[in-house]
Amino acid sequence: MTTPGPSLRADAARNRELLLAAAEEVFAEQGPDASIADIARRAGVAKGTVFRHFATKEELVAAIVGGHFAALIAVARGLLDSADPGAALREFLTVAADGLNQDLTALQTISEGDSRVTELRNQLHTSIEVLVERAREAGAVRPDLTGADVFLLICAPVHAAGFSPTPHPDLWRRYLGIIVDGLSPEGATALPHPAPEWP
Amino acid sequence: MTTPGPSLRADAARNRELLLAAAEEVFAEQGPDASIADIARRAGVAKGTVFRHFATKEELVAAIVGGHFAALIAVARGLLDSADPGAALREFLTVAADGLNQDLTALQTISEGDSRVTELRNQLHTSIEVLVERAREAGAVRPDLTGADVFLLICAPVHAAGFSPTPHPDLWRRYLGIIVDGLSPEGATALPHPAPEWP
Amino acid sequence: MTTPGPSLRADAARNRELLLAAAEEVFAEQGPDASIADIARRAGVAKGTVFRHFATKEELVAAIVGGHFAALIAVARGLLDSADPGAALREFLTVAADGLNQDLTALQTISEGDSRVTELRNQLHTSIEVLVERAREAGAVRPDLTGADVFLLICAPVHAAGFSPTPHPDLWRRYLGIIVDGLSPEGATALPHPAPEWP
Amino acid sequence: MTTPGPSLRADAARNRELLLAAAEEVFAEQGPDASIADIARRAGVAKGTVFRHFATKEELVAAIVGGHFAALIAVARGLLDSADPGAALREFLTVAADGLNQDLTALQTISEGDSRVTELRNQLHTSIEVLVERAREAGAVRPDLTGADVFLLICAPVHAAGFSPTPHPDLWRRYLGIIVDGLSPEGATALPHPAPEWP
DNA sequence: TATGAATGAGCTTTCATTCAT
DNA sequence: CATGAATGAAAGCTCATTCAT
Repeated sequence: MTTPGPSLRADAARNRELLLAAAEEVFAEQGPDASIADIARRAGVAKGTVFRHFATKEELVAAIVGGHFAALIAVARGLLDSADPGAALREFLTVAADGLNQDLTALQTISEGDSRVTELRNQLHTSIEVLVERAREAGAVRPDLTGADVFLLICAPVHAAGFSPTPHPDLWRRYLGIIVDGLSPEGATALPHPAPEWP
Repeated sequence: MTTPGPSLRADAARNRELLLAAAEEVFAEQGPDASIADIARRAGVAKGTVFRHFATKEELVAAIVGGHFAALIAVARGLLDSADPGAALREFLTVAADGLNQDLTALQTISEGDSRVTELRNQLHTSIEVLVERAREAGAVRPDLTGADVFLLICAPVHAAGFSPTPHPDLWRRYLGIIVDGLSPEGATALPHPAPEWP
Repeated sequence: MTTPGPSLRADAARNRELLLAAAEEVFAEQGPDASIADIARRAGVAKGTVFRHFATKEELVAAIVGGHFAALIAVARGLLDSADPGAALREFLTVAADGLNQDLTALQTISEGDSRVTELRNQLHTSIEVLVERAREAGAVRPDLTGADVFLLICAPVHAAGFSPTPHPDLWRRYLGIIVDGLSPEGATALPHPAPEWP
Repeated sequence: MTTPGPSLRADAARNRELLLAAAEEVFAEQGPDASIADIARRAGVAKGTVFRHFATKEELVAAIVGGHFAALIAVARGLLDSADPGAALREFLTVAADGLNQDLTALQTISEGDSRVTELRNQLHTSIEVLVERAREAGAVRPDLTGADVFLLICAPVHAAGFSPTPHPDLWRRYLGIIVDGLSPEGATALPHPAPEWP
């Protein structure tokens, strides 16, 4: 009563974080069909507790995807004033892939209907667009590159590395290197398809 | 048993193809969790018939993935004697992506344990390795590129295009273009991670 | 092939009847919240079999309620040409209550949204209306009685008897007797509320 | 414990009443499966508080049913000395139905095992028995009518009215009118089943 | 004492798989 | 051989109840 105790709330908040972390791990290991039971077990809580924090499985997935998007937005914004726009874009793609696990793509599909996720996705796209614009103006990337392209390519390195029969946690850096080279204006060939429009 | 005529066999073979085609379609539309019931319905047969041809769902998935691998092996082998090894590699990646639907990656994960799929995967890797070697020797691709790299990058364009909020069936060509540019020796930067070893 | 085998269908049809009977029993004993598992156990089938026959619990309930309504419609129609319209109405109420178990009322609420049940309910109401009209014209019932009244009173005797601390399967006949006396034109007092309109 | 002041007790008592009122409302709206969470929300307290006042859901239901029984006992006793025993019985049934919402019957089933409810039910039965006896002696009701009959018929009007597809809060008065006419000695036919014995 | 987070048993429903016909 | 009815092991989710704060 006297002290507006954050203690209970703190416990709940801690469980929420535990759950998000556990869910991310389990989804990464088992794919988007991992069961809530497994996630609860990993987090060390009961099944019911998952649903106290996330009313549906979809909501849990949306929280994960939204969290990633929010983090990426912060990264992109932090790089807006960089002196070297080309390096900034490369840094963005590196940091983005570094915080990813392979599933984000599949999870994204699940949370497609979530309006909060859509909103964040659009914000992220906008932030990336600015980053790309700067790099384009500086001649650091191919002139036909758009923000949508970069958005769609974020997961590609992690995804490609994920198929390796001999997995290595940093292998994605190799494929990011190849893609980044492909973004360079030097030796860029005409692309056979226009960039996607953003809705 | 009594009448081992070829007619029955022909029927069975036709059903098998019907089922594979139906499964590919349904998996493409609904993802790897599409139900056997849906696949049977699409193929116009009863659920039991699916299991007569493929003892488990995993076996059905393995047949699909194996089919893709076999097709890609044929493509790669057909391009071995090409006069322009660089063009041959690009052609391979284009034909490969063209025959793909986004799910192959997810399906591949499911059929990871299947020995026949593993065998085909290794054969495909070997064929690609030759293709890459030729292109490397011709100076058509970056010198640090391996067959494993190309194998892992096959699905990347389709995968990236699949995230587009405004999907277009040929958008993958754009991202294949970027990746192909990234494979070029011109302006290639050192890659921060070694290529994966093949087991 | 040659004989359009009703054998398999016969088995399924038998299971359907077994399930309806079991459901009726279990609902009567435990109320409308009886679990599908209990119903399946009573019918001697697996849980999944219930859902093969009735896609949802609501559909199962609707089948039960609809079955009762259909039976009552048949009874009402069979009594339309009776020489003694007053006796016909009494007979209808008796036969109706005889085929009832206490739950119909609660089950009816569950299946309120089912269009087939609504259709049957309306047909039943119409049939009863005719029955009541004849009886009214013959001076066998109070002149202010409507078909809707009789419809709403069908379950009353069974419901009242169901509260008895010393239950007897035929006790409802006592309360049907009282209600039937209340429907008589002799000594009927003015009713304080108009009959409900049928939608 | 330390301060056994009346303030806390008053608060607790008020919460108890709030909860009973909220529960009655919610049960009336949603049926006997309404959740404790809904009831707590309606009462404006936390879920835990419900269980502080009523150890189980069954106990809460028993309190509601018991409350109704107690109120009816008071009504019956208040009518014992009426100059017109027939009018008194009619008045009892009217007041009883007026204080009812449709659920009492379902709730009663739930609280069947509660000894306090059983005790009150028996007291109510006794009070009604006296009321009926007086009316019978005065020739105001059919000679075969018992207190048990009247007890069992209390809910019938509300129950019948509850099925109406076009609900009206006073429709029960119509069916109480019909039943009251059925209790009249005038034109009473022999009942086909004896009255239930009270245990 | 009130709170509401946590629990876990239980519910409806789905689906790969089996098997009688 | 094909069929599709039956199976039963999960899955997602709800809710009465407990208990730390």
